[in-house]
Amino acid sequence: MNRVTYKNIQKDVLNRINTKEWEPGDLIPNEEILAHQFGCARATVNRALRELALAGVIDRKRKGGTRVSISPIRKALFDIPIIRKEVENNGNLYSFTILSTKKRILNKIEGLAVETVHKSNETPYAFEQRWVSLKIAPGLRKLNLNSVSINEWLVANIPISKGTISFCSDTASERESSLFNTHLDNALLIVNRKTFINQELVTKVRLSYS
Amino acid sequence: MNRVTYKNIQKDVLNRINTKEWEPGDLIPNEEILAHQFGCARATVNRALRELALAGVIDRKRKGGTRVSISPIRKALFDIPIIRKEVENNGNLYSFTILSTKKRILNKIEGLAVETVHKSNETPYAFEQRWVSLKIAPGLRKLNLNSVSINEWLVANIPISKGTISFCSDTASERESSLFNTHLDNALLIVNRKTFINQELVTKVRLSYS
DNA sequence: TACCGTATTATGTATAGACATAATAACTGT
DNA sequence: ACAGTTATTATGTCTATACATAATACGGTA
Repeated sequence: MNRVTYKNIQKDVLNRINTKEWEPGDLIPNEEILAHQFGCARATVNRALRELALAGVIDRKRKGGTRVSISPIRKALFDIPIIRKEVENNGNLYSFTILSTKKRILNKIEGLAVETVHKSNETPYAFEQRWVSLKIAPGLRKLNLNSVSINEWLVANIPISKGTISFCSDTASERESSLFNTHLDNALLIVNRKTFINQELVTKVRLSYS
Repeated sequence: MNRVTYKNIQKDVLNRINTKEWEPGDLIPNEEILAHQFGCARATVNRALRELALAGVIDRKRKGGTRVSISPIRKALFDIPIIRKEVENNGNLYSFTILSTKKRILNKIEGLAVETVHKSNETPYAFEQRWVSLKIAPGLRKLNLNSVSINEWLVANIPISKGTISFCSDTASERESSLFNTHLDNALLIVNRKTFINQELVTKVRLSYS
């Protein structure tokens, strides 16, 4: 009935962190010791702590042990929207045009820099400037970029990743104002997104919406 | 050396989905059968599939089995920014004022509706309208809201969750323009965020930045 | 037919033990 | 004192087994 579960262990650990029994940077007891304290198997402690590490609450290193994260940041899983679906959900016809594609080195890694205009009923909807690593996504080399958009390819082939996201609103550049056919000082919504797999940058996108 | 690992199983499963061997909606073999096919223990298959389910690639149900997700959406873990840190990172002094706090029922769940103005060097930086579930976050009842902002409390106490996010830019309402001391037609950046724990809404926020 | 309890099934979790691996510490000979 | 090797340590993963639990299918009875 009142068995020790990995969820209970997580609660207990979070509680100790919240009550400052374990402060940011502190080394916490190793799995074996905790398993003994909780009266359960090491595998149970391992699962509890592994998930907390994924959540960014603690940092773990082999031989180095487990420490409370210095800057506990809450993380959340977000769906990455596919522009085609956004457009189609509004009952409009989606299409896109690739303006340019060229190889570009970023942080010493070979990648593809692609500029795309996404359209809703033939009128420009969003302007995308993207860099994708060819190292992590080698399948892209063979891909016919004219048939599937890069984001859709990534969505279908890379299931989960870590990322950063930021957004701001800014006025249109000359290029953007001519693309969207608006005034130079028109406000655009700009989204910057980077996604990583194992600390390595997979893709970096700048999206602007008129 | 060439042992079967849970990561290899994930790759294999993703591959079968990508090659349409298993299409969206399809039921895939159960863990026992897969374990036998891969020549490994069921626990290994379980870990591989459990993580893929978290990534949204497959849906799992007890007795119902495992199916390929109907709408494969890529998910990514994002850090939820703390406004105080944003301000402090820019070398400014952070402060906030709570404009109002009242209980409000949302979807039959009791919660707290709080309106806050975040300030950078005493000038309004962001306007936050938030609802937090008191069911999921009962510790909030006792919290002295004047000392810690709600988001920071959540970050410290709720480690990981699922969410949706959307952003748009819009012109300031009368209220907002008086808060930010700008013109009525000034463009604001608006962020809408909902976060869930086990399908249940924890918090819903609307943030506007001038 | 409608309802209710029971059997079945696939996933979910826990355990004890084993070996793998990364990171560090301790030791070695030069 | 230094570089290179080896030992140690904590986490990472896998196995075989057991039992828990949610969802469904299958009954029988009214």
